[in-house]
Amino acid sequence: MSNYSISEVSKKTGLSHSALRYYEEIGLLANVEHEGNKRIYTDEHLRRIDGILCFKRTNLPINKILEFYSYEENLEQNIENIIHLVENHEQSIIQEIDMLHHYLEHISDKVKYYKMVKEALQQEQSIPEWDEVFGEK
Amino acid sequence: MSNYSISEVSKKTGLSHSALRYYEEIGLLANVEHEGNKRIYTDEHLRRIDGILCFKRTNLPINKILEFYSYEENLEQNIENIIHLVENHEQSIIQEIDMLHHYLEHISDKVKYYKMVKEALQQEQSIPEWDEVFGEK
DNA sequence: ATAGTGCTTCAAGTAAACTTTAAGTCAAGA
DNA sequence: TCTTGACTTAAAGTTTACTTGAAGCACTAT
Repeated sequence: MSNYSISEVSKKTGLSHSALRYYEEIGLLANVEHEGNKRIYTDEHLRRIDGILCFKRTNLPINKILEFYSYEENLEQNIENIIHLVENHEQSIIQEIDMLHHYLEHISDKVKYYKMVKEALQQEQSIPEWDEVFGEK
Repeated sequence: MSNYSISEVSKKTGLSHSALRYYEEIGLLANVEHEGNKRIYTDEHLRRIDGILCFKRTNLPINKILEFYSYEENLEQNIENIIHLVENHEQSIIQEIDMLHHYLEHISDKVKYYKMVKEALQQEQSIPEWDEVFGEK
Protein backbone atom coordinates (compact mmCIF):
# COMPACT_ATOMS: atom_id res chain seq x y z
CA MET A 1 0.00 0.00 0.00
CA SER A 2 1.60 3.14 -1.17
CA ASN A 3 0.81 6.78 -0.95
CA TYR A 4 0.80 9.11 -3.91
CA SER A 5 1.00 12.83 -4.48
CA ILE A 6 -1.50 14.57 -6.70
CA SER A 7 1.02 14.65 -9.52
CA GLU A 8 1.60 10.93 -9.32
CA VAL A 9 -2.13 10.25 -9.38
CA SER A 10 -2.54 12.64 -12.25
CA LYS A 11 0.10 10.83 -14.22
CA LYS A 12 -1.32 7.39 -13.43
CA THR A 13 -4.93 8.26 -14.20
CA GLY A 14 -4.71 10.93 -16.85
CA LEU A 15 -6.84 13.25 -14.75
CA SER A 16 -5.56 16.78 -14.23
CA HIS A 17 -4.71 18.18 -10.81
CA SER A 18 -7.73 20.42 -10.98
CA ALA A 19 -10.02 17.58 -11.97
CA LEU A 20 -8.82 15.57 -8.99
CA ARG A 21 -9.48 18.49 -6.66
CA TYR A 22 -12.85 19.02 -8.29
CA TYR A 23 -13.83 15.38 -7.80
CA GLU A 24 -12.88 15.69 -4.16
CA GLU A 25 -14.84 18.90 -3.79
CA ILE A 26 -18.04 17.37 -5.12
CA GLY A 27 -17.63 14.28 -2.97
CA LEU A 28 -16.73 11.83 -5.70
CA LEU A 29 -13.31 11.19 -4.22
CA ALA A 30 -13.72 11.05 -0.47
CA ASN A 31 -11.37 10.56 2.46
CA VAL A 32 -8.38 12.15 0.84
CA GLU A 33 -6.02 12.93 3.68
CA HIS A 34 -4.18 16.19 3.82
CA GLU A 35 -0.77 15.75 5.39
CA GLY A 36 0.37 19.24 6.23
CA ASN A 37 -1.19 21.04 3.35
CA LYS A 38 -0.75 18.29 0.79
CA ARG A 39 -3.11 15.63 -0.39
CA ILE A 40 -2.15 12.00 0.00
CA TYR A 41 -3.81 9.46 -2.24
CA THR A 42 -3.79 5.71 -1.62
CA ASP A 43 -4.27 2.61 -3.76
CA GLU A 44 -7.85 2.72 -2.58
CA HIS A 45 -8.24 6.07 -4.31
CA LEU A 46 -6.67 4.72 -7.47
CA ARG A 47 -9.20 1.88 -7.54
CA ARG A 48 -12.00 4.35 -7.04
CA ILE A 49 -10.73 6.51 -9.88
CA ASP A 50 -10.63 3.43 -12.11
CA GLY A 51 -14.29 2.90 -11.34
CA ILE A 52 -15.12 6.53 -11.95
CA LEU A 53 -13.34 6.46 -15.30
CA CYS A 54 -15.19 3.31 -16.32
CA PHE A 55 -18.47 5.13 -15.76
CA LYS A 56 -17.29 8.38 -17.25
CA ARG A 57 -15.99 6.83 -20.45
CA THR A 58 -19.30 5.11 -20.98
CA ASN A 59 -21.00 8.50 -20.62
CA LEU A 60 -22.59 8.13 -17.23
CA PRO A 61 -22.96 11.70 -15.99
CA ILE A 62 -21.18 12.69 -12.81
CA ASN A 63 -24.36 13.05 -10.75
CA LYS A 64 -25.20 9.42 -11.55
CA ILE A 65 -21.71 8.34 -10.60
CA LEU A 66 -22.18 10.16 -7.31
CA GLU A 67 -25.49 8.40 -6.89
CA PHE A 68 -23.81 5.05 -7.49
CA TYR A 69 -21.19 5.63 -4.81
CA SER A 70 -23.78 6.92 -2.38
CA TYR A 71 -25.62 3.61 -2.78
CA GLU A 72 -22.37 1.76 -2.26
CA GLU A 73 -21.97 3.39 1.12
CA ASN A 74 -25.11 1.74 2.32
CA LEU A 75 -25.36 -1.24 0.08
CA GLU A 76 -27.88 -3.25 2.06
CA GLN A 77 -30.48 -0.50 2.04
CA ASN A 78 -29.81 0.37 -1.58
CA ILE A 79 -29.25 -2.95 -3.27
CA GLU A 80 -32.35 -2.50 -5.46
CA ASN A 81 -31.34 1.04 -6.39
CA ILE A 82 -27.82 0.10 -7.30
CA ILE A 83 -28.92 -2.86 -9.42
CA HIS A 84 -31.39 -0.60 -11.16
CA LEU A 85 -28.71 1.96 -11.83
CA VAL A 86 -26.10 -0.42 -13.23
CA GLU A 87 -28.64 -2.38 -15.28
CA ASN A 88 -29.95 0.83 -16.81
CA HIS A 89 -26.45 1.90 -17.58
CA GLU A 90 -25.63 -1.47 -19.12
CA GLN A 91 -28.65 -1.14 -21.40
CA SER A 92 -27.76 2.38 -22.40
CA ILE A 93 -24.25 1.28 -23.37
CA ILE A 94 -25.69 -1.55 -25.46
CA GLN A 95 -28.03 0.88 -27.19
CA GLU A 96 -25.23 3.35 -27.75
CA ILE A 97 -23.11 0.63 -29.37
CA ASP A 98 -26.03 -0.33 -31.60
CA MET A 99 -26.56 3.24 -32.64
CA LEU A 100 -22.90 3.75 -33.40
CA HIS A 101 -22.88 0.58 -35.53
CA HIS A 102 -25.88 1.88 -37.41
CA TYR A 103 -24.42 5.30 -38.17
CA LEU A 104 -20.98 3.88 -38.82
CA GLU A 105 -22.41 2.30 -41.96
CA HIS A 106 -23.53 5.69 -43.18
CA ILE A 107 -20.17 7.24 -42.47
CA SER A 108 -18.38 4.38 -44.21
CA ASP A 109 -20.61 4.96 -47.23
CA LYS A 110 -19.55 8.59 -47.19
CA VAL A 111 -15.91 7.51 -47.17
CA LYS A 112 -16.53 5.26 -50.16
CA TYR A 113 -18.43 7.95 -51.98
CA TYR A 114 -15.82 10.66 -51.61
CA LYS A 115 -13.09 8.26 -52.66
CA MET A 116 -15.07 7.59 -55.82
CA VAL A 117 -15.40 11.31 -56.34
CA LYS A 118 -11.64 11.65 -55.96
CA GLU A 119 -11.07 8.91 -58.53
CA ALA A 120 -13.46 10.55 -60.94
CA LEU A 121 -11.71 13.89 -60.54
CA GLN A 122 -8.32 12.31 -61.17
CA GLN A 123 -9.58 10.50 -64.25
CA GLU A 124 -11.38 13.65 -65.38
CA GLN A 125 -14.61 11.71 -65.45
CA SER A 126 -17.96 13.01 -64.36
CA ILE A 127 -18.53 13.12 -60.65
CA PRO A 128 -20.82 10.33 -59.46
CA GLU A 129 -23.96 11.38 -57.66
CA TRP A 130 -24.83 9.91 -54.32
CA ASP A 131 -28.11 8.44 -55.49
CA GLU A 132 -26.46 6.69 -58.42
CA VAL A 133 -24.17 4.89 -56.02
CA PHE A 134 -26.26 4.43 -52.90
CA GLY A 135 -29.65 5.07 -54.43
CA GLU A 136 -31.22 1.94 -52.99
CA LYS A 137 -30.45 2.94 -49.41
CA MET B 1 -41.24 18.31 -53.18
CA SER B 2 -43.07 19.75 -50.28
CA ASN B 3 -42.58 22.64 -47.98
CA TYR B 4 -42.65 22.40 -44.22
CA SER B 5 -43.15 24.72 -41.30
CA ILE B 6 -40.73 24.75 -38.43
CA SER B 7 -43.13 22.70 -36.34
CA GLU B 8 -43.40 20.04 -38.99
CA VAL B 9 -39.63 19.82 -39.30
CA SER B 10 -39.32 19.71 -35.54
CA LYS B 11 -41.73 16.81 -35.37
CA LYS B 12 -40.06 14.91 -38.21
CA THR B 13 -36.51 15.39 -36.96
CA GLY B 14 -36.86 15.58 -33.21
CA LEU B 15 -34.99 18.88 -33.16
CA SER B 16 -36.58 21.72 -31.22
CA HIS B 17 -37.67 24.97 -32.84
CA SER B 18 -34.85 26.77 -31.15
CA ALA B 19 -32.29 24.20 -32.23
CA LEU B 20 -33.43 24.61 -35.84
CA ARG B 21 -33.10 28.39 -35.60
CA TYR B 22 -29.73 27.97 -33.93
CA TYR B 23 -28.48 25.71 -36.71
CA GLU B 24 -29.59 28.28 -39.23
CA GLU B 25 -27.91 31.08 -37.31
CA ILE B 26 -24.54 29.34 -37.26
CA GLY B 27 -24.80 28.44 -40.94
CA LEU B 28 -25.37 24.73 -40.57
CA LEU B 29 -28.77 24.96 -42.19
CA ALA B 30 -28.49 27.40 -45.07
CA ASN B 31 -30.90 28.78 -47.63
CA VAL B 32 -33.94 28.62 -45.44
CA GLU B 33 -36.48 30.86 -47.11
CA HIS B 34 -38.59 33.21 -45.08
CA GLU B 35 -42.03 33.64 -46.62
CA GLY B 36 -43.49 36.64 -44.92
CA ASN B 37 -41.95 36.19 -41.53
CA LYS B 38 -42.06 32.42 -41.51
CA ARG B 39 -39.44 29.88 -42.36
CA ILE B 40 -40.10 27.39 -45.10
CA TYR B 41 -38.17 24.16 -45.10
CA THR B 42 -37.90 21.80 -48.06
CA ASP B 43 -37.08 18.12 -48.54
CA GLU B 44 -33.58 19.31 -49.23
CA HIS B 45 -33.41 20.65 -45.70
CA LEU B 46 -34.74 17.40 -44.29
CA ARG B 47 -31.98 15.49 -46.05
CA ARG B 48 -29.42 17.90 -44.72
CA ILE B 49 -30.78 17.49 -41.20
CA ASP B 50 -30.52 13.71 -41.58
CA GLY B 51 -26.88 14.15 -42.42
CA ILE B 52 -26.32 16.50 -39.52
CA LEU B 53 -27.97 14.06 -37.12
CA CYS B 54 -25.84 11.20 -38.40
CA PHE B 55 -22.74 13.20 -37.51
CA LYS B 56 -24.13 14.52 -34.27
CA ARG B 57 -25.18 11.13 -32.96
CA THR B 58 -21.73 9.80 -33.61
CA ASN B 59 -20.32 12.70 -31.58
CA LEU B 60 -18.82 14.80 -34.31
CA PRO B 61 -18.79 18.31 -32.85
CA ILE B 62 -20.74 21.02 -34.61
CA ASN B 63 -17.69 22.91 -35.80
CA LYS B 64 -16.52 19.77 -37.60
CA ILE B 65 -19.96 19.30 -39.13
CA LEU B 66 -19.75 22.89 -40.35
CA GLU B 67 -16.33 22.14 -41.75
CA PHE B 68 -17.72 19.11 -43.58
CA TYR B 69 -20.47 21.11 -45.25
CA SER B 70 -18.08 23.89 -46.14
CA TYR B 71 -15.95 21.33 -48.01
CA GLU B 72 -19.06 20.00 -49.70
CA GLU B 73 -19.73 23.43 -51.17
CA ASN B 74 -16.50 23.25 -53.07
CA LEU B 75 -15.93 19.59 -53.36
CA GLU B 76 -13.34 19.62 -56.12
CA GLN B 77 -10.97 21.87 -54.22
CA ASN B 78 -11.57 20.05 -50.95
CA ILE B 79 -11.80 16.42 -51.91
CA GLU B 80 -8.69 15.55 -49.90
CA ASN B 81 -9.92 17.48 -46.88
CA ILE B 82 -13.34 15.88 -46.92
CA ILE B 83 -11.93 12.35 -47.27
CA HIS B 84 -9.59 13.08 -44.41
CA LEU B 85 -12.44 14.32 -42.26
CA VAL B 86 -14.80 11.40 -42.88
CA GLU B 87 -12.05 8.80 -42.58
CA ASN B 88 -10.93 10.26 -39.26
CA HIS B 89 -14.48 10.27 -38.09
CA GLU B 90 -14.97 6.66 -39.18
CA GLN B 91 -11.91 5.66 -37.17
CA SER B 92 -13.05 7.52 -34.12
CA ILE B 93 -16.43 5.77 -34.23
CA ILE B 94 -14.70 2.40 -34.50
CA GLN B 95 -12.52 3.25 -31.53
CA GLU B 96 -15.48 4.48 -29.55
CA ILE B 97 -17.33 1.21 -30.19
CA ASP B 98 -14.27 -0.75 -29.08
CA MET B 99 -14.01 1.27 -25.91
CA LEU B 100 -17.66 0.85 -25.12
CA HIS B 101 -17.36 -2.93 -25.63
CA HIS B 102 -14.43 -2.96 -23.28
CA TYR B 103 -16.13 -1.05 -20.49
CA LEU B 104 -19.42 -2.82 -21.04
CA GLU B 105 -17.79 -5.97 -19.70
CA HIS B 106 -16.91 -4.16 -16.50
CA ILE B 107 -20.41 -2.81 -16.12
CA SER B 108 -21.90 -6.24 -16.78
CA ASP B 109 -19.65 -7.63 -14.06
CA LYS B 110 -21.02 -5.02 -11.72
CA VAL B 111 -24.55 -6.09 -12.59
CA LYS B 112 -23.66 -9.69 -11.83
CA TYR B 113 -21.95 -8.76 -8.61
CA TYR B 114 -24.79 -6.69 -7.19
CA LYS B 115 -27.28 -9.41 -8.11
CA MET B 116 -25.16 -11.85 -6.12
CA VAL B 117 -25.13 -9.40 -3.25
CA LYS B 118 -28.91 -9.21 -3.44
CA GLU B 119 -29.20 -12.99 -3.35
CA ALA B 120 -26.87 -13.20 -0.38
CA LEU B 121 -28.90 -10.60 1.48
CA GLN B 122 -32.12 -12.45 0.76
CA GLN B 123 -30.63 -15.73 1.92
CA GLU B 124 -29.08 -14.00 4.90
CA GLN B 125 -25.70 -15.24 3.79
CA SER B 126 -22.51 -13.28 3.96
CA ILE B 127 -22.06 -10.67 1.28
CA PRO B 128 -19.57 -11.76 -1.38
CA GLU B 129 -16.58 -9.54 -1.91
CA TRP B 130 -15.68 -8.34 -5.34
CA ASP B 131 -12.25 -9.95 -5.33
CA GLU B 132 -13.68 -13.32 -4.37
CA VAL B 133 -15.87 -13.26 -7.44
CA PHE B 134 -13.85 -11.33 -9.99
CA GLY B 135 -10.49 -11.56 -8.29
CA GLU B 136 -8.71 -12.84 -11.37
CA LYS B 137 -9.64 -9.78 -13.43
C1' DA C 1 18.59 35.39 1.79
C1' DT C 2 16.51 34.21 -2.36
C1' DA C 3 14.65 31.50 -5.98
C1' DG C 4 12.30 27.58 -7.53
C1' DT C 5 9.14 23.71 -7.17
C1' DG C 6 5.08 21.71 -5.95
C1' DC C 7 1.59 22.06 -3.72
C1' DT C 8 -2.67 24.81 -1.49
C1' DT C 9 -7.46 27.61 -1.54
C1' DC C 10 -11.19 30.12 -3.43
C1' DA C 11 -13.46 32.50 -6.87
C1' DA C 12 -14.23 33.36 -11.33
C1' DG C 13 -14.02 31.87 -16.11
C1' DT C 14 -14.72 28.57 -20.09
C1' DA C 15 -16.71 25.77 -24.06
C1' DA C 16 -20.42 23.45 -26.36
C1' DA C 17 -24.91 23.33 -27.67
C1' DC C 18 -28.55 24.77 -27.13
C1' DT C 19 -32.85 26.98 -24.20
C1' DT C 20 -35.40 30.57 -22.28
C1' DT C 21 -37.38 35.00 -22.05
C1' DA C 22 -39.40 39.16 -23.59
C1' DA C 23 -41.57 41.54 -26.86
C1' DG C 24 -43.64 41.57 -31.21
C1' DT C 25 -45.83 39.97 -36.13
C1' DC C 26 -49.35 37.85 -38.82
C1' DA C 27 -53.33 35.28 -40.38
C1' DA C 28 -57.40 32.68 -39.25
C1' DG C 29 -61.55 31.88 -36.51
C1' DA C 30 -65.63 33.29 -33.12
C1' DT D 1 -63.04 43.29 -33.75
C1' DC D 2 -60.79 40.60 -30.77
C1' DT D 3 -58.37 36.71 -29.58
C1' DT D 4 -55.72 32.69 -30.37
C1' DG D 5 -51.95 30.15 -32.13
C1' DA D 6 -47.96 29.71 -34.64
C1' DC D 7 -44.45 32.03 -35.70
C1' DT D 8 -40.58 35.85 -35.38
C1' DT D 9 -36.05 38.30 -33.33
C1' DA D 10 -32.36 39.35 -30.13
C1' DA D 11 -30.24 38.85 -26.03
C1' DA D 12 -29.44 36.63 -21.96
C1' DG D 13 -29.39 32.30 -19.43
C1' DT D 14 -28.38 27.18 -18.68
C1' DT D 15 -25.84 22.87 -17.96
C1' DT D 16 -21.83 19.96 -17.50
C1' DA D 17 -17.42 19.29 -16.27
C1' DC D 18 -14.01 21.11 -15.53
C1' DT D 19 -9.99 25.08 -16.05
C1' DT D 20 -7.72 29.24 -14.94
C1' DG D 21 -6.07 32.88 -12.15
C1' DA D 22 -4.52 35.12 -8.08
C1' DA D 23 -2.35 34.81 -3.93
C1' DG D 24 0.04 32.10 -0.67
C1' DC D 25 2.58 28.16 2.03
C1' DA D 26 6.44 24.81 2.76
C1' DC D 27 10.60 22.82 1.60
C1' DT D 28 15.00 22.42 -1.11
C1' DA D 29 18.92 24.26 -3.58
C1' DT D 30 22.07 28.01 -4.37
